[in-house]
Amino acid sequence: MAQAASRGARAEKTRAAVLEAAEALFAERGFDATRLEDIAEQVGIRRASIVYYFKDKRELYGAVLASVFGELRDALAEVLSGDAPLPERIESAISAWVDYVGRRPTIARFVLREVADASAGRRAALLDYTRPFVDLIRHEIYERPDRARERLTPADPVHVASIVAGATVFFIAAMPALLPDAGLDPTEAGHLDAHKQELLRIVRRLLGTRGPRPSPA
Amino acid sequence: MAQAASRGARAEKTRAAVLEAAEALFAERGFDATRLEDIAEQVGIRRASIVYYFKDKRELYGAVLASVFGELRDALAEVLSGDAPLPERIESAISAWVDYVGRRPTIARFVLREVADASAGRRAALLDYTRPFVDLIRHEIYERPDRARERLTPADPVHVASIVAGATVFFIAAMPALLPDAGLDPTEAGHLDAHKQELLRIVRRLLGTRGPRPSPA
DNA sequence: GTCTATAGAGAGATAGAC
DNA sequence: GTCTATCTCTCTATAGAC
Repeated sequence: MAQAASRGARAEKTRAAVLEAAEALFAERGFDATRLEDIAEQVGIRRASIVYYFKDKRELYGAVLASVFGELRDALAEVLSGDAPLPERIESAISAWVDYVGRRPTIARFVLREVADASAGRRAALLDYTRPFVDLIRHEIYERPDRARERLTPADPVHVASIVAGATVFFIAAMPALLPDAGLDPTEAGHLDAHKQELLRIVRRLLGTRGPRPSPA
Repeated sequence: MAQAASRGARAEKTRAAVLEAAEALFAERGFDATRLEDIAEQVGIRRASIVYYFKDKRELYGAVLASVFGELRDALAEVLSGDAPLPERIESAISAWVDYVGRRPTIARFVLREVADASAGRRAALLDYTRPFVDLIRHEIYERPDRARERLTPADPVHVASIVAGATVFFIAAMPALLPDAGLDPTEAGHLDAHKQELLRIVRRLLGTRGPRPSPA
């Protein structure tokens, strides 16, 4: 906790190794199905040693989420806070998002799991990380009421978010499992870029910023 | 198991109630976090009584999946096996898919959970249900090589599946949780139809069947 | 820092009464 | 068919030695 700063190099290394192993295993199996035993084994230490760095299993899981989603939030915040016109910033954010998932694909499974677990009672941990992005899309609409009235409905940011997030995590996590014979690696640069371009085309049309308009009726 | 046919009305009713409660709880909390105790309580029986109908927890979970995904597969098989041209059948299938999710939204969470759990080792339970649909899209490409060469790449069915499946389950399961202040009910007819129309537009362009073409670079 | 040893809390499975 | 009672296993958390 408050110890991290004054720690020696060995401790830092162990701590990072625990975090890394936990990320891989929590992503693969989920919180309940992951045993601290497995994490410890992968690091090469004993289960009880984990608590020296993380108070309990839940805290370890929280630290993993903070790492995975925190880095994403930072990446998005950077492109979203620029001076460019909003549509451009949104496109940059989508591009950054796809790049990030390709670079750190465990996030796809965490998103799937967190969304599945999010319900009326339980507050979604993702909220802290997704809100800035959703807010910006919403802002785009309020700032340009002409566009809004023209084709956008209040539900549209929801569609944008669903498509961008849902399609991407599916592309990364589901396709290899559902097409086992294809030997597909969605994190490969070519596939990832095709996916990104497809998203951008869709979003341009949805936000009415560029590209062809759909024919009425 | 082989008992179901010769069972009395009371047993059938209890069995169905167990299945229904299990569907709701497994969807909401996942396999591990759901206790047989909770399922029994919701039905109004004791935990031990569940095993009279389902050998163990895993079998109960399997029965739930079979119910949820089996009914979907039947609905899709019906529209996919018709005499209409393939593009039309694909559109009908997408329409049927969205309708189904709106009618039985628990499937969205099961898809999220099963995809998250699907990995190299563990064979995805969804495979049995998704394959016919994926195969058909693939068929569409092989049958019309002109179209394929024109704009489609071999990865395209993957994009179609990612967008159709991913965006839909996100729209249903994630949006209410990520936009708690919006009070959004994605299963409401208007929102669901907007989502469906959006998917159809996207897929038409992806398959090159109808709608506007994207302007080349 | 990391270990061994153990306590303690679930939760699923099983046996058998009614 | 449904219940009570209990067994057993798994896994987390804790105590304390090195």
